Amino acid sequence: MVTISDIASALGVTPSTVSRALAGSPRVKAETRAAVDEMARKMGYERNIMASNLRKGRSDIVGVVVPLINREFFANIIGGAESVLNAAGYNVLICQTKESFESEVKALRTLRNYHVAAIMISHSIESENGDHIREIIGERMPLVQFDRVFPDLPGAKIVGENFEGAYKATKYLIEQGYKRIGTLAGYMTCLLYRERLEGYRKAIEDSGMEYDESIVFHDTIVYDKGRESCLKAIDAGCDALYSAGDFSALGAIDELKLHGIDIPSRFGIIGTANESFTALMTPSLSSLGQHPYEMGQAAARAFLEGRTDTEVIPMELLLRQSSNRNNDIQCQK
Amino acid sequence: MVTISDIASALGVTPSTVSRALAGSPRVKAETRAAVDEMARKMGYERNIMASNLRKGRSDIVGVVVPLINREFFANIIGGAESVLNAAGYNVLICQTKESFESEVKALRTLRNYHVAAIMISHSIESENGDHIREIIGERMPLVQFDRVFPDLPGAKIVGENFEGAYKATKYLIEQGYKRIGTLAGYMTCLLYRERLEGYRKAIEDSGMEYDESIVFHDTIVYDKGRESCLKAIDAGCDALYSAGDFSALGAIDELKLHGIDIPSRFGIIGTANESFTALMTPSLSSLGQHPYEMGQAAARAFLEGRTDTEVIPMELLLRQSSNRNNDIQCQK
DNA sequence: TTGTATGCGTTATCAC
DNA sequence: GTGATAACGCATACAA
Repeated sequence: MVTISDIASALGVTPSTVSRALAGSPRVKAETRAAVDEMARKMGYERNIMASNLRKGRSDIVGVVVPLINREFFANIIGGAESVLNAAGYNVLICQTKESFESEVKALRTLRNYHVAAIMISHSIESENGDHIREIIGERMPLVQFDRVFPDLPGAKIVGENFEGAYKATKYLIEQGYKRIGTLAGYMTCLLYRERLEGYRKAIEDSGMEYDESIVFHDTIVYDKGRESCLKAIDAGCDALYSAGDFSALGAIDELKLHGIDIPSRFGIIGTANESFTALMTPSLSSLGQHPYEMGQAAARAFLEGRTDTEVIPMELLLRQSSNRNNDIQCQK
Repeated sequence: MVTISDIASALGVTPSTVSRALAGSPRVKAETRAAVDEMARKMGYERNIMASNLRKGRSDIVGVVVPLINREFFANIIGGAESVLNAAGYNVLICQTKESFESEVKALRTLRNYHVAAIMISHSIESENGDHIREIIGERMPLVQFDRVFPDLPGAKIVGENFEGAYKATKYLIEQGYKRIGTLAGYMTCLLYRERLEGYRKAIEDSGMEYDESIVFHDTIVYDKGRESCLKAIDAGCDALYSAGDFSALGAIDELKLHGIDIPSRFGIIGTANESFTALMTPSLSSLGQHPYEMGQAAARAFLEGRTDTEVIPMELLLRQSSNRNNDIQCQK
């Protein structure tokens, strides 16, 4: 374990000089810096990050808190954030809350205790507001929220174009001639699901159709709930669904298959998030793409640049078989 | 920012006592400990992990290094490891190498500099041996390898039952009556792919068929390579493939569809890893299941228990449509 | 441009 | 059972 003192004594200078040299301070002679760098390399020196962080009162870790890590959407967000943060000299500490409020509090406490450089978070379903976040991380630690955000919290936010996206998707189903379009609306504790529901509603109303709460299904973003709600939708006479998530749409499709209802001729469906399985299944599932990698990059940049605004990442309607009743559009992968 | 000194002065004792009390030392009066605990809670004290780690010379972080985070397989391994490690008071720092040797070296250096409690790693494709791992982390830091392992490195290893799995899969294709079975064998730099190839080979030879290197395709575990190799396999007269990965099998299936070759009546295929898309596609893809969550748990436990043995996690042949020529087995999800 | 002195918050080793 | 003291390795304010 070689320290700056070792280098210093080997070179006949003081640890301060070595510290400055290694930090690239301009207040050190080029010649000295060269000698220090060389000696450090020769002796195999590596900075003790814990000591450095303790002294500086902050760390080079950025904490990323997500509900689930084994969702492509979140995995790709992390990948995007990591690419930008690593390039800037930061390391990423990932915590998954598994949608539990308690886990989220625990994760935030841990990150706070590390004095991480910033916290990037997409809150769990169980979190109904951001009080715990504000309370735990205080005022000084940068906060970036992405995807699932609490608008009243300070700091940067990276969000999807939820209202517009849901509007586009619903509108498309209407244009394809579906007559009674329900929605798997998701958790109303999350702003983004409320926004998607509003987009759906606007599209319905703009088309002169009636907004009917009996075919708006909540808490339905997982597979099983998708099946259940789809059954109810069938009973309610629906012939199409906009789903605020892909997994619930998947469940719905399986339920429709079970009932021998053909997709898309008798029933249309569009999901959200563009998980890669949507392109592989039969029928392939149309979906609102979210660009998670870019969201992750944007979140990281917002932190690095000290921004505190809200950035909106476009959502893209990817048309595949499940919504394409008239076969008038080339299906895409 | 409340410290042990703050608690100490509030209570009229010394920081030493507070430290001991909070650490649950038996050398402190129960009464004192209770007072300390209460005051700590009341003042909102949280241990400064960086200071603690610096003093103790180690950290409560376990570093997990994987090739890719947005692969369900690895995401689930991380999930499994995290569940066990969090329960034991550790935090997980995740690094992805994106299959790059250079990134792997960088990640290992970072983790070493944090003096992490242990490193768990599945090496990148570009890493041909474990010299860099041994060199960077030294002798004292616990090392657990999983899935892709270098057998000559010390420490625990958690591996799949690769030989037996590939044997079972290939055997099954033979029993289904396929006559010329090739393999998408993967990267020979990885032991696990070599083992799978050996399992394939044994199954072929045990059945009195000839092992034919011209239908053994290497470097084929990604989608595009799967397509390419499948084309060659078709030209070589194959009527079945065992693929050492699911993504290459997916590519192969798309290539077969393109050529109008029916699966499974004219061509059989089995993948490996049981990525969830395999159950969703049409035809659904039979696959060798890997139990990644359990692998992650096993890796974490190996570290916690200080074991250094090799643990083999069973692989399970999940039969779906793609291999089921005779329709004699109920397809499973 | 470099050296001196100090402290980040905690824990471990002594004493008492 | 508790207190005093030192040290973990580094970074900075200040002095020179």
